[in-house]
Amino acid sequence: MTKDRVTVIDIARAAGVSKSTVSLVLQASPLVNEVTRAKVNAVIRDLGYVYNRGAANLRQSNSKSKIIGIVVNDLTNSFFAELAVGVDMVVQSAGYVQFLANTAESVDRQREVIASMREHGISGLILSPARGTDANDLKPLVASGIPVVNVVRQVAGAKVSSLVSDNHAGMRDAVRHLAGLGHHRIAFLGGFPDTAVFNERLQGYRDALSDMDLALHDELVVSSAPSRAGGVAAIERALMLRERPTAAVCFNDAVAFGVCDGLRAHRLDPGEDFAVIGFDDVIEAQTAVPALTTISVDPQGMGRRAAQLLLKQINAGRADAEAIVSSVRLVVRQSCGAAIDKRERLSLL
Amino acid sequence: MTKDRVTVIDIARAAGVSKSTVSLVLQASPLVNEVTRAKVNAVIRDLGYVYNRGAANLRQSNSKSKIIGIVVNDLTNSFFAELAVGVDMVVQSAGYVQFLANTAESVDRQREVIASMREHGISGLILSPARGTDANDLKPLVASGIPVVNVVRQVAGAKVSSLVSDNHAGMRDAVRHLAGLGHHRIAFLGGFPDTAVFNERLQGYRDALSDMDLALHDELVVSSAPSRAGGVAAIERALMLRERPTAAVCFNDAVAFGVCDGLRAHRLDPGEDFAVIGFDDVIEAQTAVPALTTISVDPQGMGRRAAQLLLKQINAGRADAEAIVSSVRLVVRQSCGAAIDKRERLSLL
DNA sequence: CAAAATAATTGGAACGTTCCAATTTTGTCA
DNA sequence: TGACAAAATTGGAACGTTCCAATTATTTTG
Repeated sequence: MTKDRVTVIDIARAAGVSKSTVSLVLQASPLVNEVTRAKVNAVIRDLGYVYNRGAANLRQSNSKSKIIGIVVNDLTNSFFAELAVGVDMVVQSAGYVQFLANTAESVDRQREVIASMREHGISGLILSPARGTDANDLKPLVASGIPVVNVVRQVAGAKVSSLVSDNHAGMRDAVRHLAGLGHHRIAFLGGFPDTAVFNERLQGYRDALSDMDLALHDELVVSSAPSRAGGVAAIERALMLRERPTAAVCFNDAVAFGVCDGLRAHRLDPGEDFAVIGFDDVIEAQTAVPALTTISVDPQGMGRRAAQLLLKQINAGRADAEAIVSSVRLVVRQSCGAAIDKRERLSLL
Repeated sequence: MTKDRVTVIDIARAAGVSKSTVSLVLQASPLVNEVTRAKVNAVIRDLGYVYNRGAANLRQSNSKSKIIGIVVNDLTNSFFAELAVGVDMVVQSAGYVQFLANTAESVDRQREVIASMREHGISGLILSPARGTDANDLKPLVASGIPVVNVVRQVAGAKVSSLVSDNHAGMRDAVRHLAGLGHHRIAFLGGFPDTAVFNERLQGYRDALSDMDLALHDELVVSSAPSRAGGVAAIERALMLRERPTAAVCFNDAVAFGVCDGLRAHRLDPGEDFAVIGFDDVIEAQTAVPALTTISVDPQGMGRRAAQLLLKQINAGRADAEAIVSSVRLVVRQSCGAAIDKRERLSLL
């Protein structure tokens, strides 16, 4: 149908100028005369020219490619979908386009996709590392000067920037809140124990218990897959204890929703008979019934900040690693049974 | 730190062969002797060479770029996140990498990102078009011979392949099922009326009502945003009718969850006091309480099939448009109150 | 063992752009 | 108007790869 692709030479010929001039107008250089610019632009439109970034990138010093990569460990988790949306927003309006890949927690897949992205000349990478990612996996990337921003999870020993949420403080606040409501037996439900995130959150849980002079019972810590199904399983186990907990902090919101499901299956009303607190504040948390009390990390905002950090490093040319821990706040809704607070407060008016 | 990037010439020099030979081994050509191949591969590893696809693509006839684009209208909707995961799977194992962009229903953004992807030389595009997308928006793409597969939504008049689910049949089956359970006043809740998907589903609803000799009441059709919040709003409105519905089919699962939330807020038990059916069968549908009866479209499978179709067209070189409507099935769970069926069936044993 | 056939390797042109240095055009001023 | 400065334009080399035709090395065969 259409002939060969139209190049800068074609439009030079058609506009009666040299290819250099065309190149200049493509880069909006101030060197070119207004009337020539207009003429060239007109021809560009007429011929339906499309810029070949590959060719341009070949000539230009490497990595002004206007491509960044984002690889996440579980895109089916809406936390990461939100994160990707946040990244997409800032990246898009900076004229970049993003490669997105899902590793499903496989380091092999992760290695492959990162290699592939590198071949395509990404100028930066946002990475939520798969479980078991080693600092060596990132070595070649940073050696070649490509900025990397780790999100959500750190990689020990990797000299790259990171943006994680304050897991310790978040969980501490959650537990303190429950203790303040009078709960003594508070469970910690869900998550895989071999991850840094899990351990940070667990430490927050422990520290809060000791702050509040509550005993730490190991059987109240029940790990599971960090998913809705995992939440069901975890509360299941917790309810089988001789001495049941009366409240739970959960590894994340997905687990918390599962916990609510499991409670209902036992004819317990989450928020009334049992207090539940999540972590993440995914979008459904506010509309669910009961609305989920949770630690808000604003995944979309986190994506935006990660992207901004990455773009900054790309533009700076030099990427000195900075570790940002993003502060986090407790959002009290119905699922922790503290709605009474609100009623009381209202009655004071 | 590192010097300039290592090229095919560097490794040719180091291996004592010509760049042509190196190129040959890169493409795993059978023309090259085993021992040379081994030597070259060793050097490649040693020097940490990374293939420059941009350069390769420049020389090769256009669009063996190993990049495909996927642009969706709402990535925060887990349906699309799942879809993207499905695409990612097949695309990844075919050695491709995907650009992913979210348009948030903006045709302007959509135009921009598609243009940008084109500049980067995608060899194919999977598109869930933003509302209001015109066939002209896709014209330049198909004119330049880039295969496009529309998913979820069609674009009238565009000569591109499409893969949509059987909206009409799905909704018809849902309504028939409810009618079969004895419901007479069945509402249709959620969705924007100016979309093709909405109208197909609505038509299925209407046809089923007339099949089952039920009256069609306009006030039982309540549109809203196709989201959880929209579902809350829609059931809210439906419950204010003098003559309330006793069951509802929902535009999608997000709406259905919202409807359940809204019902509970009115102290109605979804699945007991009111039957609810969704559409999509997102991953949470089976674990929610009550488990959601819904029309299963298997978004991940849809993503996989879309990707396969696209890859087929890319490889074929020629992309003759084919329109696939993906069949769909009713998955009966608790939310429609038909769990009794199961009990009855069991008691027959 | 020479000739022919086959296997393996190679140099150079090409892909579409940018950049540099050089050139041409236009404008200014004494 | 001539000299000079400033503005605008330009040709060609370079980026890292692939492809083609041509060359060289190795085998086979009569």
